[in-house]
Amino acid sequence: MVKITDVARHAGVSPSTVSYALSGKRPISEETRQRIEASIRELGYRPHAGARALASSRSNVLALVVPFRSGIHVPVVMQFAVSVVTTARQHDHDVLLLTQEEGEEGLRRVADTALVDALIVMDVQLHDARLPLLRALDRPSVLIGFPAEPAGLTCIDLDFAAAGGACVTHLAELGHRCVALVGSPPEVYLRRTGFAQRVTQGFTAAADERGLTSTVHPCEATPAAAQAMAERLLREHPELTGVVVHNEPVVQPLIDAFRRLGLRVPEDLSVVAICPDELAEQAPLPISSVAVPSARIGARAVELLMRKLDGLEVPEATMLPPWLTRRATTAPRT
Amino acid sequence: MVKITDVARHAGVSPSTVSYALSGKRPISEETRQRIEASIRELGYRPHAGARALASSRSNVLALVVPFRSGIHVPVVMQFAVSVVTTARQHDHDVLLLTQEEGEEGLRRVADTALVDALIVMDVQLHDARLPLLRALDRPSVLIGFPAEPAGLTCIDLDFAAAGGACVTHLAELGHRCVALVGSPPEVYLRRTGFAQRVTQGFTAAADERGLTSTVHPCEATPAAAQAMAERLLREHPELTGVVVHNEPVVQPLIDAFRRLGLRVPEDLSVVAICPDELAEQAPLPISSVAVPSARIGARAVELLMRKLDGLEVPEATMLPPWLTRRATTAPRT
DNA sequence: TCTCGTAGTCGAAGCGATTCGACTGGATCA
DNA sequence: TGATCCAGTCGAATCGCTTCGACTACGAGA
Repeated sequence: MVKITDVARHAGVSPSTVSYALSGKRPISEETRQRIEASIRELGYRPHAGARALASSRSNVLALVVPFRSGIHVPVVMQFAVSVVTTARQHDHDVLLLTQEEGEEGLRRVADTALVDALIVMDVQLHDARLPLLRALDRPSVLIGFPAEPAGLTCIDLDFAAAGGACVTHLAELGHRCVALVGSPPEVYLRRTGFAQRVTQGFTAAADERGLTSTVHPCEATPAAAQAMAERLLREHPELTGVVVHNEPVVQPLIDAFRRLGLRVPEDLSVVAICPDELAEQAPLPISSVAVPSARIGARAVELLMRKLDGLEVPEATMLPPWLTRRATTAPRT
Repeated sequence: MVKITDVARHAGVSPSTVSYALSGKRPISEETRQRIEASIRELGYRPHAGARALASSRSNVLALVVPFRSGIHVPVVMQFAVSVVTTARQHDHDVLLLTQEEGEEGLRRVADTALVDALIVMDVQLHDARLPLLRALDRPSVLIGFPAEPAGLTCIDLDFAAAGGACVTHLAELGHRCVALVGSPPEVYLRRTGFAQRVTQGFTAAADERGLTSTVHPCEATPAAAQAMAERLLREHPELTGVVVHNEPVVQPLIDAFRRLGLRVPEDLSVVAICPDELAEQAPLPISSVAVPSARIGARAVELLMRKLDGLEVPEATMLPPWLTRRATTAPRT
């Protein structure tokens, strides 16, 4: 293994000079820097991560805690993870993958052993057991999703309330008067996950404000449940002409089910989803939707963390505004 | 931060004794060990990961390189990643997440900086550009998937050829005489990814051996492509009564398409998939399938790596035998 | 002319663990 | 009874890098 002293000798300088040339923490003459860089290239030098971490008390590694349980759309998680890794690399950091299962002990472990400099936690519950720990930890963290009491934490997410509202507004502007929200599976509500409730709030508030009739229905993430839901909606709400779906796996099955029941989409029934753009675009009939911008959230989360690591102030709450794209599943009420 | 010298002082022993008590590399009297453990608990000591890595030249971190591009079923990747993390934790290791994008440079970086002790590489191509590097690296690795020339590497995967064969055998035993394989998207074949070709080989060989008529059709991973494929198959192969599908997103759409074309499944047409069990089980009509056991492969990959890290010999090739579960989409030919 | 600040560099002291060799005091064996 | 071995412990060296304080030389300001 080639080490910093080898480089130093080869370049005719001291090890500390090499270190400073690399980090830029002290001025080094252009000429010396050139010589050092040449030596590094020639010898193929790579600083030892452990040694660096020990000496600088910075590991340049971020922890990413991913959820893995029912009611969570896997591709969204994956896309998020990839964007975190990509963005972290742009800031010269790596990403350690932790599962939700490891729980608080896992967080404490990677923080206390100085294995990571900072943490990103996904799928935060309204009353998440990890919150006190995250507040107490000596390492910065960013949460994806908003707990009930976000004070003292840094949180980021799509503004789900506004997203729910945007869907209603879109339908209302198309003339619809009776709308329904098909939401996440019941267990997601039971876990009291923030985003599910926020969508509901935004949806209901917007509907009330505009004087629309509205109902809310949690729904299992299976085609069978979608079919049942479609039948029930038509039976219980004959007036229904607009549906908002916030449950990725069910979007397409639900549309299919309505069709099977004799309704034309969008002529008889308009459907708006809250889902990733790819899903909406790739559907047989492209779906009008509010994007769930996982990649952007991931990138932003990393940037917030970097700023915190640099000792800068960051906003406690970052809500990304919803962006609705009208595609082929919504039309004026006839 | 509490360090090993603090523990040593508190327990009335030397730092090295604490270290040996922790690692078990030298005998420590029961009584002393107790005392040390008590001190550790009381002080809340956690060994510093960087210091440990520096002194022992072991980081206890594995690299996991995940693919993220078209034609790859995301939930499979995710499930795999989670099982790798879980198994690694059982062996006291953590997992660093890398994306395919980082390429060879990324692998070299984490290996040369001693950030990781070993690597797991997914989605290996037949002539993967990373193979020479992996062979040359001073760190052990395990590949998921088989390249054309696996000598000198450790590879593991489902035995896809046998899986393709098992599907044909199953159909043949039910009396089917004309079968088709609906495979991965064309780009997967173009990339010359091993598993796609192996399924084809196993499928064709088994069909030939049993004297069945067989055809092979790559297929885009969209419902529209599934519909077109179903139409084409019926048009070109009126005799067709058995279909093998190796393309997760298309399984259900294809079955739906056949139904729309007036065929009953399984009465008129039997369908077997090669896909994760969850997908097969959760379908409206549970699908007969050969499981893609991502979780088991992930766990096994980690175990192989651990053995290599311990300096033990491991087999160069590990092929998990296919396991076919008959569910509701296959029936005897009528 | 004398200070003073600054660019550029060096040497040495850590950072917090692991590990190797050496030491001690019984128990074992001939 | 002396030689030998082993369990149990300690001290010191080491891992490879960062960083702090010091030093030199030089130009600017007074």
